[in-house]
Amino acid sequence: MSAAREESRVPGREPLTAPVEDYLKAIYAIGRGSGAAATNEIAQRLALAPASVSGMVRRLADQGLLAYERYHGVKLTESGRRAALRTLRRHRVIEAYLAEALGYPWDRVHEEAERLEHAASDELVDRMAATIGEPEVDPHGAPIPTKDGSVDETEYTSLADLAVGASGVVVRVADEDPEMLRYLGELSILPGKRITVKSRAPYDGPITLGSGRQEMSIGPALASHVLVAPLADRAGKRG
Amino acid sequence: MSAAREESRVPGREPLTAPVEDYLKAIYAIGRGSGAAATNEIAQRLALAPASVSGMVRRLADQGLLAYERYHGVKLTESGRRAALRTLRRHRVIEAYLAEALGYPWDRVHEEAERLEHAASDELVDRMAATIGEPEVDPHGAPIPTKDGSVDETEYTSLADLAVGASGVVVRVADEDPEMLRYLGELSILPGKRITVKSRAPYDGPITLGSGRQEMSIGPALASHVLVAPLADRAGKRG
DNA sequence: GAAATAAGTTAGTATGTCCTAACTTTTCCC
DNA sequence: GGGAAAAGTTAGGACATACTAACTTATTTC
Ligand SMILES: [Mn+2]
Ligand SMILES: [Mn+2]
Ligand SMILES: [Mn+2]
Ligand SMILES: [Mn+2]
Repeated sequence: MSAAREESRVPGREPLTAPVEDYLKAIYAIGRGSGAAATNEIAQRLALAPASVSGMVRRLADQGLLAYERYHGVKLTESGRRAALRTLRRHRVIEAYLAEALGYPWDRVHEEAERLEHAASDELVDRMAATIGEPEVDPHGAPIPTKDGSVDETEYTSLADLAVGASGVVVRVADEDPEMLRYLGELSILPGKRITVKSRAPYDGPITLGSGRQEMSIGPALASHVLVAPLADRAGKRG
Repeated sequence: MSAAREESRVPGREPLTAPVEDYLKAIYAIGRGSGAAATNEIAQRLALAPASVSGMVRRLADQGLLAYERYHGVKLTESGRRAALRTLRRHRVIEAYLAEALGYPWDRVHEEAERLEHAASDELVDRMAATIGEPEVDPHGAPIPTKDGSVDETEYTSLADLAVGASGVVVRVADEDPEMLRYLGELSILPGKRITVKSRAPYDGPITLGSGRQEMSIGPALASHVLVAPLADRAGKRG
């Protein structure tokens, strides 16, 4: 009864399910660039029990989407990476479209895109992208992978790692926590904004920032979710 | 282990799954107005085995979404009807939006909407509707249910039932078969078009139509998928 | 109204995804 | 390097959805 089905399982042309796409995205995000993703880390990102991840990860490895060595985490294969980037492109184009064309506030696009990314066809995503002028980043500043599967993987410094006295332009903020996004919006810490670190209190204390004539103070947890492109300035980076 | 889950199953506030929403839509479409939907008919519409329908239908009845009498078909309950109309609204708003805002051709909106209807939030659907000016019909002329769950349930005559000599305005065409839609488009048999039945060959033969100075001939199978609002004219209806 | 046919159901199975509990392997630390 | 802690896996089960095969009920036809 499963012979025919087995046969049709050529290499990998069946559409992936929503959970599978989410696993691949999570694994990509964790091991961005190269590193292996740990079971527990995947579980935490997806809010699943580690045991569930063990099971799924084995199936994904069987399908050739990732390389799995028991007890030692997983890495995307080329095919898995392609699938992850395809979903990531969908997600980010959708976010950009919702914000641009439908007036969605930036703190609510993520949740919507998290579901739509699995239902939208390539054609829809391409039309969305075309309609809003082929954006290169989503509303949170994350780069949108191209159709052929390339992305800008530049690693930026977080505001928590910028030295006192240094300046940077905000390029990207974490996009999953709506409340955080609303707060950043209030502070107008938005992609494109130029910010200078004025001071940093010891023992993970508040970081004082200047932006234009505005001054404000945020905690390191928040600062670590704001990525900046450092500007050549009077100071360097701190470890 | 399942006590907590059982408990939270109050009456009906958990989101419905995609298959469930599709069942409800199918049952609504079959028994529109009142009639009961037969197992086989549901199975055929959803391209499932009848046995699968028997199983699902029992579960939906347990959830209070439909009234089921073994061997005698099902009817939507009030709660089931509400859910069906909610999905139908989503489907049609999405179709309208895709056509209007993204330039989708009318033969491809249905398939896309069939998936998106399960992933889009109410907010998204409402924003789409607002953006294109709260349309009352989808690209195929089907009425869009309102947010509070009312729809125009007028039953129209099909072109196959219009008497020779009678005229009507096309109000709606069947939306599932892309090839048929493309053909109707070529003939420009579109919602809003005024059409007169010129002649009808016996034994289910071709029906000759006139529209403006154009004349054309279609089979009864196709004609039955075109609904018209008859115009008071020189002829009535044929049985 | 009984046989034939159609319609519908049940039984048993499969697949995908998830869970908890119990176990195993790896890593950390003295 | 050996034991504790952390990380990860397996075992066993639940649930939703689908299927085929075999059976039952309803409808049609003579
Ligand atoms: Mn998702
Ligand atoms: Mn984003
Ligand atoms: Mn659907
Ligand atoms: Mn339609």
